[in-house]
Amino acid sequence: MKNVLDVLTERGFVEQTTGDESVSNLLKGPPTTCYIGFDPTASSFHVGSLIPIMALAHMQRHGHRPIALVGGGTALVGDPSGKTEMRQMLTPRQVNQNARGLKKQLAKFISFENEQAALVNNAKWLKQLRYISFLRDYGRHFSVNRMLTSESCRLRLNTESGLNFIEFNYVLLQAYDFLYLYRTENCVLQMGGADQWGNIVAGIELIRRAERGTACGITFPLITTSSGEKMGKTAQGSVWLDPERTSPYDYYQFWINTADDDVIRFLSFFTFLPLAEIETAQSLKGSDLNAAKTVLAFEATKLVHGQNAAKEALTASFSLFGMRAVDSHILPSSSIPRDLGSSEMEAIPTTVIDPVRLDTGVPAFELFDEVNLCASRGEARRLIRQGGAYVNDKRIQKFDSIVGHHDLNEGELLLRAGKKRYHRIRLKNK
RNA sequence: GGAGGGGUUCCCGAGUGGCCAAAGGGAACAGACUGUAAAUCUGUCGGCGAUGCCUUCGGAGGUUCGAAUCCUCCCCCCUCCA
Repeated sequence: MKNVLDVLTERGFVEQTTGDESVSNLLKGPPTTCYIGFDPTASSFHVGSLIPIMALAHMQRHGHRPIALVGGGTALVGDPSGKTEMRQMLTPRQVNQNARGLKKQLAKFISFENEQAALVNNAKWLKQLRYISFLRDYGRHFSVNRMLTSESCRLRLNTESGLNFIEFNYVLLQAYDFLYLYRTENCVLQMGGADQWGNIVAGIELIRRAERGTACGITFPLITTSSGEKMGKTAQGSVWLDPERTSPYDYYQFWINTADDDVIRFLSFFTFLPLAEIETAQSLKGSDLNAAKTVLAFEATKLVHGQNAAKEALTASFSLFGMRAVDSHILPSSSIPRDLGSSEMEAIPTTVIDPVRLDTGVPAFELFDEVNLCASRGEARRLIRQGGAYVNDKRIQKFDSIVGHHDLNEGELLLRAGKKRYHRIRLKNK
């Protein structure tokens, strides 16, 4: 029978392990406890954190116990790994607030009931450390020579801003985290991004030296899009899991816009659909691939926002871009609605305005600016001049075109900027 | 503390008194082509009810008809020395 490591490997989650065999043996045995650290730098995850989150979810699905560690203590220090600049420091209050937001989102992927998973904050134990005793008990296990040669240090040593002492100590703290969880939770596996390798190994060594214990680690590859970009960034900024920051509709759209070459990979990373089905979808070519993208977008949205919100996003998307029902033999395990009736537009971003304004008419560029389809009026004018602005799918011809009551379509206006960005305008009821 | 180098529009980076809202590249956006993909080509890319006006070149003053460019003070970063 397949153990989690097999599953994770098949799905592409594994970059490196501290010995495939030992990790495999560990994971096919009785339930183990594993952990991944997350930065509490924001109150919401973004798409870039989905890989570790999905990994924890896979762990739990295979009977293991995941721990999500929020780095409340380490955020006060700043991890230099993979960064070329020092990180901003957070106040404990911000960290707590952020941790609450993160837990809420994690709960969609893993169950915290009955201690099946845990969320811990390393501030709890790191803040209690005393400098002298920490140096005596743990500092002596670390070789500075060794630390200096680590990838993350070397990177920073060669930059202009260098590496300050606080950051240099980061690895000790993360190693201590692992040791602490090993002692208190019997946690024997740490996972993390490829840039965490050094930190993870340091923890394993500390456990060996301080406790003569054995622990292991897995790192995930850094996920980039096929065009080499870091995953999860768009022009508008990060794609967040928080519906307040990125609406389910926009979230869905983000996944729909996945590049062809990424679809299969992303299906295995960001959905729980069986790998066998995903492999079948690989044979889809050309525009047929859009069916697979639809499923990807639906499933990814469902995981974060639930079946209903995903369905709303799907129908809104269909109504704007055209209906393309997904054939039932494509990714059959998906709960995507295959046969949609009349479409609802609820999920489209909407602004309500006072109908009085239409009496005299409103310049189109003003509306585009107002609903944030454009960043300024000047930009809206340019958009219109370039033929990229539409009202109810009719291109606006004149740059000073006025929108009035005669433009209403069933009491609504549908603005569109470019090919993909829509915004709906409704009238306030009197 | 001493000596030197540097801070330019989203990013990189040119510009060393008027021709500078500031070259070039990247990113981004729009159009064409497409499949809500990629690539390509074309155009746009500080703000403004706009042949003009306003704000921008680390900050504050000053010289000048005119300053990103010159002077003074301050802040920040880097390198070497102590």
